[in-house]
Amino acid sequence: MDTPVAPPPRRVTIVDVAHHAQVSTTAVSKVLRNAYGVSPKMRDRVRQAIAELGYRPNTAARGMRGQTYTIGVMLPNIRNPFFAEILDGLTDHLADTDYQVLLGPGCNGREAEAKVTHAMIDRSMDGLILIAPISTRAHLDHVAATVPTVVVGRHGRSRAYDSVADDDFAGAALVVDHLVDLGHRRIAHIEHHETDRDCLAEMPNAIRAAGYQQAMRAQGLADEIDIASTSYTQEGGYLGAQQLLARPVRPTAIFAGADIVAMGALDAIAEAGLRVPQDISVAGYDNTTFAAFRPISLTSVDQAGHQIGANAARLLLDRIADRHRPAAQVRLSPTLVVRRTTAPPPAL
Amino acid sequence: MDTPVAPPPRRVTIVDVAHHAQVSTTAVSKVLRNAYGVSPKMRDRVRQAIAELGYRPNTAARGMRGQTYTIGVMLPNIRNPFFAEILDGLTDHLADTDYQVLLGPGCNGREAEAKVTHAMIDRSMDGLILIAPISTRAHLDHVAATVPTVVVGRHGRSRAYDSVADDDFAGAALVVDHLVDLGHRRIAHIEHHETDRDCLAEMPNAIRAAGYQQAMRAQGLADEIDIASTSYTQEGGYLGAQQLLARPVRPTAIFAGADIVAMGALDAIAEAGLRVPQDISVAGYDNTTFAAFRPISLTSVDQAGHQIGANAARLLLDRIADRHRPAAQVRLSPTLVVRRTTAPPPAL
DNA sequence: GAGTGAGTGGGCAACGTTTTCCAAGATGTT
DNA sequence: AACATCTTGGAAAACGTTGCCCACTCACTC
Repeated sequence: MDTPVAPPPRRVTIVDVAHHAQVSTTAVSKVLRNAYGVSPKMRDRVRQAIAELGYRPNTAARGMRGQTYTIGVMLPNIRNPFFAEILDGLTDHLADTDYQVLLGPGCNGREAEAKVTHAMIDRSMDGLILIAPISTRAHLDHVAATVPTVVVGRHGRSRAYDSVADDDFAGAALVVDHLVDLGHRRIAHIEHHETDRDCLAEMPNAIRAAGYQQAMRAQGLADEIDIASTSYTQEGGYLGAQQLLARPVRPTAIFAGADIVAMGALDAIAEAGLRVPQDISVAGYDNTTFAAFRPISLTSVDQAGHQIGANAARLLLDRIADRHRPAAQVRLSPTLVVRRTTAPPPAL
Repeated sequence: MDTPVAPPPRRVTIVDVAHHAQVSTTAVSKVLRNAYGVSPKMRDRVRQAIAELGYRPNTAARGMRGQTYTIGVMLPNIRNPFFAEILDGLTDHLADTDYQVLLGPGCNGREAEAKVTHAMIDRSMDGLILIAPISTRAHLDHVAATVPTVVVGRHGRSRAYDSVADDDFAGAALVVDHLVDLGHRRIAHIEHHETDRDCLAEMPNAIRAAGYQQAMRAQGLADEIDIASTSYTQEGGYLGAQQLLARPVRPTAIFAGADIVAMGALDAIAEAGLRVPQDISVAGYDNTTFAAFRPISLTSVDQAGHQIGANAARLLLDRIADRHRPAAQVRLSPTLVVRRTTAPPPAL
């Protein structure tokens, strides 16, 4: 009995195209890359042969000599819709180029990040975009020394890679100022506990916490600073809010360092029998998709993800074109989106 | 002045390893691939040389002859957390293999899907997993003829590729039966309007709608069948619910074909001044992460995404090992997760 | 002691591109 | 008319692996 599937047909190569167009493979290669030294007549002939045969260049073979026209993107967590925004900005900006974007699967932890970045380097990718990595600076510098790299969402400066990030310091101030305007004084914060001193000053979570403290001081509320140190997860928000609600004098507002944290906080608040926003206000950070859903309607800080992505793509293409230009840092301004989880504090 | 970055060091190749271990490149290659014909002594020596030099095989070069140890995954929409579940199942199952997963960026539309699948084939990937593709059968068969392929979330049978899907027909019945048990009779459905007759019978949305109708008939409610035909988006849910609420006799429950549709429906219901679930019940499909958030607490159908992913990975590895084995179809059973958006209908 | 066969290791030709170099013709410049 | 320069096209050598094939060494068997 015959096999059910047809044998895979041999793929059309540059040699077939050259033969069909009666030119050399060099000529075909030049046309493919828009290289110098090819007449319009020849270009047309080659283009036609390519179309007639349905030729597509083999990327693996290309990678052995030149470029692979592939850009690798590493995401820490595919579930966070904010990263999808960045991705859209990226792909929109790269849409009319020859580059193809490929994503590493969400990775949690340094080991996983190293595995993914190495895999991308092994595959001769032309450039890497690392989104909110938690790797050490040493690893980032090493990667950037090997392949053009843009780091998104870390605040450190490097000479080896470009970086794009939101001004998390200002974002935290937006929240604090908004709550103070509403009349709040006891404003608490739930932060992601940074275990690693190596990147303590670079991570967005640390900057947000610092921005919160600075904004509180600027408002003359230094004595009211109150931080629950957990993690940027729903669980972390739940536990953090529980801690804060157990204070002798309860905060009237909670600034969660991320939207997902706010979700956990809402759980704890509901369990404590309190209402949002009548009894306590809650604000998040990231303006994720679900923050806008009507039953949630979470006040949050919007990070212009689309612009972040577009900037990252632009910087990467720049750097691929010139590996030796000095590194650039782009900082974008977040905006506050006020919804229905923040309101004036309850009357005393 | 010197350039700020160090020149990228030449990458260690198999030749360097062979030289360092004083063996041939063939020997190194054999060790790398666990091929036959290498003594333990030699294996150790090569392994040590690899470790000492920090050698990593160049995937592009590998791709020219053998495998690339890369599996491409195509996602229609990175924002849908359900796909993240599938991905977790996939990566967990592939974690201890040599394969690396790379994702195509979310693509909407056939053109984008074709672009991504071609890009993956161009890159000599060893296998493809296509999640909920909307491409034509012809395209899927073509892809599958070129490279081992598993299709997730389409109900058609093919001899060219394996497929994994949930039993959407049964899932729809779970919702209908649950609502009938609560006492509902006027149960409406919001479906994704299928424009393409080519894959009419294969798409999950069509199966869900058919399952809804069949379940209604089985409950003796054939006369109550009421479908709003929009799309699987928040906007679609909003418009669909508006249509349904404008009926002379309003439905007492709405079964949305997807959680995101339910979000839009909740908007329209709130605007109409109705309460959920007191005035009207709402159920979704997919059990996405946000369905579990307390302010939402959406009754939904859970699709065992993790298992879907694991099965897809297993089938793909099988098929890579033997391209000529007959195609397999896996169907998994969904379960209903009851939360707080469904309740008995208001008394007459 | 010749023949057999398994176990090891290596030589070398692919694989499909890019890129360097060179040749030949066309054009311009003195 | 001699020479320099530009344009166009091709030959051939990489790039880093894999896999086919062959050679050699042992031990074992008749």
